[in-house]
Amino acid sequence: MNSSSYDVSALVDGCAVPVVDAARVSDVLERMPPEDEVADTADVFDLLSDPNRLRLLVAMLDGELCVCDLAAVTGMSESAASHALRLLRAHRVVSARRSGRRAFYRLADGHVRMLLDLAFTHTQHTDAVHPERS
Amino acid sequence: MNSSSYDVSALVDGCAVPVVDAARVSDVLERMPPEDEVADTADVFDLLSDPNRLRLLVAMLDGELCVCDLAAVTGMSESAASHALRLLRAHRVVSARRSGRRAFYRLADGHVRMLLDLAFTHTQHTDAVHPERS
DNA sequence: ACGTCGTATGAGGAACTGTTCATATGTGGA
DNA sequence: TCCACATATGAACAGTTCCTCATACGACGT
Repeated sequence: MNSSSYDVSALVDGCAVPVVDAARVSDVLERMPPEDEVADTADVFDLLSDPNRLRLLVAMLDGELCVCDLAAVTGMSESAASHALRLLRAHRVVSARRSGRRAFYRLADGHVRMLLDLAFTHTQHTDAVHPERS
Repeated sequence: MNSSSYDVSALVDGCAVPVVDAARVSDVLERMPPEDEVADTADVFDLLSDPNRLRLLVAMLDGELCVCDLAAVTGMSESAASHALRLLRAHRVVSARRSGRRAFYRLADGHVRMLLDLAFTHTQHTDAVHPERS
């Protein structure tokens, strides 16, 4: 079942490709989430991959804040914060409430809250993940 | 405690900044993780924010695979896969084992495994997070 | 009505990312 | 020893990202 030399039987995208372990490869291909699921998941991670957006989201963990306070807390300019919040809102990660001329933003996605918790909990009691010397 | 007009007492980075709710702002600032923790967490999310890297990691969820099989499974060129794996290895998310001329990669970080599980579990039974019409 | 305040948005640019192509490195077989 | 194979790496380029600056917009106070 596990050949030590090449096994060219795997069909990827209907096209024969040289692989080492054809059984494992087709197994993995079966379990692989569909294209759009992978893309959506990558999008979520992408939203969380910027330090400023991350700070914005952490700031909202225990309640809504207005744009200028979010800017103050994160050290961003109000314009930059507004741009970032617009992006987060477009992806329904946060939602906005208007009160007069002020806009209050809050977390709108419990799932993202869980990801934040999990990620920070780990980072806190783990030594930083530093790139190793090449 | 909660003023409805401006409150300029908050000191952010030792510099007076106009804020609406000074109490909440300093509260949030206290809970905010330190700079390097935020950066490290953002880095982890960044590694997960690319569909191809995501597929590579999902492929390794139930065991090691060699570079050419990983390339086959993800649809990447072997060169692109190698570059991506190098990046993941540099951040200690995966580790490599060499056997002859082949290199087998595996997940090296249980934390990342949890993030993947959480993220995909959610994406699976949630309608995709689509950007809303502006 | 007018000015100001809080926020939103568009344009533009510097910096970064991920790919491909070409080439290098090292292993195993003949 | 020589060649082919599996992987690694560097350079370069297209595409993207996130900021700033300028400006627009709408709500409030006077």
